[in-house]
Amino acid sequence: MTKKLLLKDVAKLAGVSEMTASRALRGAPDVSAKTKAKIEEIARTHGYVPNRIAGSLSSQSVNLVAVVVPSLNSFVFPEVLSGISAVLKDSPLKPVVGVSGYDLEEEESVTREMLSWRPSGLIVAGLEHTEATRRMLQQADCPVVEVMDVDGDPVRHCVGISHLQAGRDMAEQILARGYRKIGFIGTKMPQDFRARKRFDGFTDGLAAQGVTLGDTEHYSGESAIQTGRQLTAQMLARRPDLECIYYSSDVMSVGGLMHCLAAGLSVPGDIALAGFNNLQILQGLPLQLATTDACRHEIGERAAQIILKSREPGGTDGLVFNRLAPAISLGETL
Amino acid sequence: MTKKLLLKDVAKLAGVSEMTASRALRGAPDVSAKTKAKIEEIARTHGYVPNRIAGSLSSQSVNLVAVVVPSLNSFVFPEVLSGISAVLKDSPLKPVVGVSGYDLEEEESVTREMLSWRPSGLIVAGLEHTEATRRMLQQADCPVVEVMDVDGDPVRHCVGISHLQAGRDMAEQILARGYRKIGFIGTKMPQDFRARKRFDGFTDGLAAQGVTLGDTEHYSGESAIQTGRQLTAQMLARRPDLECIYYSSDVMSVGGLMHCLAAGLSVPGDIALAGFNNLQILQGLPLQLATTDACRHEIGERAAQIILKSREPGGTDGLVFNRLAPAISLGETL
DNA sequence: TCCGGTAGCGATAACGGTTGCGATACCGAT
DNA sequence: ATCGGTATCGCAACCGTTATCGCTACCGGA
Repeated sequence: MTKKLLLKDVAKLAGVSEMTASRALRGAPDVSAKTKAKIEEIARTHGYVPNRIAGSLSSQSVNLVAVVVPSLNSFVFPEVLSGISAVLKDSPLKPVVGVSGYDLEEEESVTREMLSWRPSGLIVAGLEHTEATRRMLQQADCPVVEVMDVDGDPVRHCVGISHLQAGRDMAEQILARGYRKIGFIGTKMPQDFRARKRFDGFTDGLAAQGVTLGDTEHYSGESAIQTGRQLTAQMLARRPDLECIYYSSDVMSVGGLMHCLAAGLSVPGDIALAGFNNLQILQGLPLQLATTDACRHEIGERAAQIILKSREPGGTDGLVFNRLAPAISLGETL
Repeated sequence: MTKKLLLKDVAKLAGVSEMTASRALRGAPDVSAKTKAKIEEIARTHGYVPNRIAGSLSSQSVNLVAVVVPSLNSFVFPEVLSGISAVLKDSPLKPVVGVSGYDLEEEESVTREMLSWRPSGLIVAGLEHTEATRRMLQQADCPVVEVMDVDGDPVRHCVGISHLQAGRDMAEQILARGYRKIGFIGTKMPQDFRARKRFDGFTDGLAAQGVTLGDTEHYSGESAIQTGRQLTAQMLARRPDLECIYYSSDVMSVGGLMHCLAAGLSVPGDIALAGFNNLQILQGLPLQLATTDACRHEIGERAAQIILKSREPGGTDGLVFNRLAPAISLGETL
């Protein structure tokens, strides 16, 4: 850990000015191939790492895209991220993630933190924010995309699916298959607005055909297979007559399936199951669980594309509102 | 999106100097409560977001901890992250993640990118790096912690478990239970050094008692339940006489279990299964799968603590080398 | 030979804050 | 009234890099 190496040191060693060194290392024009090679050689052997703080301050540009998501454990946001990364792959932009923990206050502070780095773009999950957050999103001098959800009032750009509709559609499918005694298991609502919307859409869809939920269970904390299994067991103990359970997440419906396996219940003969997200963990299970694809990867891709496009010279046109169509896959459990 | 608001604007509006405004907003001393309140009020109503680029350049301090991990999809690193976050929670430091995609070249560039922001600390997964990366880690003027693994030659601090030992231990447990015809299913080795070490330790442990692997299967790409299921099916078709399969990840062993369920095989009667990581998805399955806990959360915590400690005035003492003891849980599948 | 054009390079001034100190105001004690 | 001390605030320098513009060679064409 020698004393820190600055651009001026590299320049001195190469016998050129700071400017030339700077240009050479950035691949900017106006440097002869020979000097460039020499400077690069020196920088490499001495282990020079440019100070991007200074660079960004000077150039007034930060090649980062801030991404604010509620959680990284939930299996769902990493896939949105991978969509973002894929699109940003061959651009100078890099994603930086912040985690809000399904907490709007925390989201506000994370967003403020992110924006204080003056990123080239901001992608944030959800349409529900504190007033202060909304103000920040409005005033941010970079493109802002709210993702995942379209049921609400986006501040700027928006890419997502309608969770209300997803809930309604699933209700329709379930009713169409003749189930009438239906249960719901989902997260404590204030935490997860999109789960809440699916729930509302679902009860709506049932109500449209005169059906009401037979039983409902809310849990707090992250979704887990274990939780799904336990709550399913409890619900079926309470209401052995239920014919179908809709879960707010695939993670939970997998737990439900596990309970049925363990309890020797036939699916969907004794009890039908449906979840949401179309997570990868559904692949390889004994039964293909019914679910709705949440278009996670595509949402990430589109959001990143919006950011990229708005950096192009002519790309400053209107706001994007992108409502994707989630596909239900019935699997073998309905 | 009005024209950008600078500190000087806030100061002007409050009728004070830039300096006073800066101090007020940072909570620094030497500002009267009244002026501070006024400045904060103005900043809030006008939606001022400080420019941390400028602030960091000036103060020569960046309250970020860079974390470089191979992947976020693999279920394992998010938990390391949560350990890090938990410890950093009530400190000014914030974690920033970079993803290397199990690729040392990519890791090098991500690390360079991270270090170019002059973070307060760097946490990187694994002990294997390119020469250039090692040089960067050595020269970085911030604490550096290599995590997950202790089998190798750390550049600076190190917190992890011995994957060699984990493999050996599992071999012992399996042999102790009388299994002799043993298969292994794991990732393509060059990608994942720790999986490789577990494999080596495992074969070592078998060899110590004169046993050699009955069959081996390597896959590329991310681990998935589906993959585990398919490869298990293939392996058991090839070698119906196998008594036990060791997987390089729980995700894969879950797939194995799913195959057995579907094929009507009794576990561990017909075939015993063991994985690695002690992932949360093991909870709630029909059977408790055998596994080794990788201490992911604790590794994250300890790494973060090292970073924190080295920021304290007197905390500049020696290098930390922290070898955690992973616990095997036999579950019901051995 | 002279001139205009261009490639290659360097000096200087930002970029938007913060550190370090000096300045001012205000207080009670003498 | 004077003084020392403290609380509050401002000025100027600086953080490390890049944008801007100017300067010098050097080249080919007239």
